[in-house]
Amino acid sequence: MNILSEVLKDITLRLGLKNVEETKSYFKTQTYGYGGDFSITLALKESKLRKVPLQKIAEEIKNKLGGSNFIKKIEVVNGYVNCWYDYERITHELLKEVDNEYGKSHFGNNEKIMIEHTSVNPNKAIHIGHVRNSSIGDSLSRLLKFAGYNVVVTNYIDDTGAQVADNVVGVEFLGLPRSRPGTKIDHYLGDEVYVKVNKMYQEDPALLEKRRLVLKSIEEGNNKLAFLARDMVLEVLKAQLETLSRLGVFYDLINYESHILAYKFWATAFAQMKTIGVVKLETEGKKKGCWVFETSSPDEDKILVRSDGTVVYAGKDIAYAMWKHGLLDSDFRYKKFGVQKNNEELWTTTLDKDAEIKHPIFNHVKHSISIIDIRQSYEQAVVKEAVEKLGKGKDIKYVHYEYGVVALSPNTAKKLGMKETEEKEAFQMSGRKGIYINADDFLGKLYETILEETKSKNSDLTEKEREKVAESLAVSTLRYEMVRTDPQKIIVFDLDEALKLESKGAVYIDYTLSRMAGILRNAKLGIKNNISVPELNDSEKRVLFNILRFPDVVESAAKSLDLTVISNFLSELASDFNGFYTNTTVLKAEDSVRDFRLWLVNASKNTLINAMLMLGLVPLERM
RNA sequence: GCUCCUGUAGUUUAGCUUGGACAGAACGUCGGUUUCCUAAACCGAAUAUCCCAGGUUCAAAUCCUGGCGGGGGCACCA
Repeated sequence: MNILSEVLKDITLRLGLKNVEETKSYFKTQTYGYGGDFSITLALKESKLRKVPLQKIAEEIKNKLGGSNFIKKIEVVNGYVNCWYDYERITHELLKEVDNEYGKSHFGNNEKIMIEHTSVNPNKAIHIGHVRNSSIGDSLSRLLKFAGYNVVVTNYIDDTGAQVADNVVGVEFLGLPRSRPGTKIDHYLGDEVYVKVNKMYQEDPALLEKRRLVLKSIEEGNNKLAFLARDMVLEVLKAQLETLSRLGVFYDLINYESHILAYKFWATAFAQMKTIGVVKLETEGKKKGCWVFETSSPDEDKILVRSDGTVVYAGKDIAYAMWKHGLLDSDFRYKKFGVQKNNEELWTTTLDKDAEIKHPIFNHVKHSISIIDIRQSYEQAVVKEAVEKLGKGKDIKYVHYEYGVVALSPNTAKKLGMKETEEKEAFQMSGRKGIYINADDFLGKLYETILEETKSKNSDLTEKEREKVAESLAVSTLRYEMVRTDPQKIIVFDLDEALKLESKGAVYIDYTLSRMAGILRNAKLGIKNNISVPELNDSEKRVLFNILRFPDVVESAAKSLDLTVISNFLSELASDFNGFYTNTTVLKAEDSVRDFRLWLVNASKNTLINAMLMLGLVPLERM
C-alpha cells in the first residue's frame, strides 16, 4: 500500500475533488513555521470562486477532513488548512511495507522504452561533458526500471564521421604511431593524434584531401583504410566503455552508424518518406537538386539528401529512429559484445555472418528517449517530427531529452592553455583543440584527494578498504554533481572548486549511510517483526515523513523524467537522518523503544540505498 | 537579424508546470558542540532590490508584455 496515495485519495473523496491530480495541486508540504506536515490551499481558491469568506471555507474543509485515516490533527491558519500526520498509525502500515524493494512500483506497466545515451565519437577519450550525458542517461534508465518500465539502453556509435577519419589520416598518411605503450588508446588517439592532425589541416589545407579519401573509403568499405578505421574504432570504444564501466554506466546494445547504411535502412526510410510525401526534390533555388524534409514551418525545410546524392546526418538519424520504433521492415543482425561488470550481456549490431540467431528484441518501442545535448535541438526536432509523422496512428513518442553542456570556467580554461580567457564567463570544451577535462584524469584527481582525506579520518580501515572507499566516493561525487541540477542549465566547471568536495554532496549521503549501517552493525540484533510504536519525537517524525513519501517521489520523478526530484530527496533524507542521529540514541534506549528505532534506521537505510542506486551512487556501509 | 534556453544571498542553487503564509538549502564567513551508535556530523548567527520596467490579480520569484545581461542554435558539418 502506498500510504501517501491513500491519503490523497481519501482527501479527494472527502472534498469532492475531480481526481488525485487536482488534490495534489492544493497539497503543499512547505509549511514554514506554521507547523503541520502538509497544508491544503483549496480554501484560497474556493473563497474567491464562491465569494464566501476565507476563514469559513477553511473551517468547512477542516470539518470534512476530520477523522481521516492517517491524519491526527488539523488547524486553520490564514486560510491554510494545516494537517499533522498520525505517525503512529502510519508507522504500523510502514512496518509491513519497507523492505529492500521499497519504492519499486508498477507505474510503468512493464512498457518497453528505449533510452539512447553517451553516443560519443569513437576517436577520443570521454570528457566530463560526455559524463553529464551518460550520468543522465544511465540514471534515467535506472529510475524507469525502478518505476516498472522495461528499459532498453543503446549507445549509438558514429563510426563513419570526420573525427574517426582524422585519426586514420594521422596514422596512415602522417606517420604517427598507431598507439603508445603505457597510454590508454583513447587518450593517446584523442589527445595526440586527433589534435595534431587538426592542427596540420590548418597549416596545410591540402591535407583535407586525405580526409575526403578516407571518408570515401570508409563508406565504400572492404578496403585497407576501412579495416584500419574499423579496428581503431573498436579499440577506442572499448577504452571508453572501460571509463563508463568505472562510473557504473552500462548498456544493452551498441549500434553503429555504418550499419544503418550497410543494412540499407536509409534507403528504406527514404522510400517510405517519398511514399507518404514528406520529402520533395527541389528543382530550383539554392537547394536545387536536394531532397528536403518539409517541416511544419515552411522556410525551415531541412535538406536530407545532398545534390550529389549522399545523405546528411539527420537522414541517418531518422532511419535510426524508425528502426527504434519498429517502422522499418527489416532488422539488424546481432552478436554478443561481452559481459559487463554488472553481469549483464552487452550486444552489438554486426555485419558478420556469425551473428546470433537468438537475441533479445531490442526495438519496436512506442516510446524512446534520446539524451543529446541542447546544441542539437533543431536537428532533433526534425527527427522527432519525421518519425512521428511516419508512425502516424501508432502512438509513437520520440523524446529529445536535452541538457546544457559542461563548459569550463575562465580559470580552468586558462590552465588548459586556452588564450583570451578574459572576455567570456564560460568556455566550451573542444576535443579538436585539446581543451577539455578527461573523465579518467578527473576521476583520478578526485580519487587522490579523497584517499588523502580518508587517511586523516583515523578510521580503522585497511589500505585496501580505503582505496575502495575513495574510488566509490569519487564515482558517486562525479555522478551526483552531474544530475543534481536542472539539466537545462549549463554547468560551469572549475577544476579547483570541483576538487574541494562540497559537503552535502555524495560524500555526505554516503557518510549518512555509514552511520545507519554502523548502528545496525553494532546492534547485533535482527529487525523484529513485532514492534510496538512508541511516542515519536520530532526527528523521528521527520525521518518517517521522508520514508513515507518515497514511493511518490519515485513516481513523480519517473513521470516528469526529473532526476533532481531524486537528488533533492536524497539530500533531505540524509539531512533529517543526521538530525535524528545526533539527538536520539538508538542502542542505549530502553528495549521496546530501541526495537522501534532499529527498525526506523533499517527502513531509512533501505530507502536511502534505493534512492542512491537510482542515481548510480555507490552505497558504502563503512567509510 | 531570426529563434530557443537562462538570470534567485559573495558563490553553487531549491521553488516557477498548477500564483497564496516569514523565498528553502548548501559552500564560504563568524560562534558553539566530542567521557555517548563514525564530528566526512550537529546546533546557532550574519548574509537576497528573487535582473529591470510595466501589466493581470484580493495576492506575482511564479502568469503576460517590453527591455537588459549570459549561453546556444539558425550548413548540401557531424
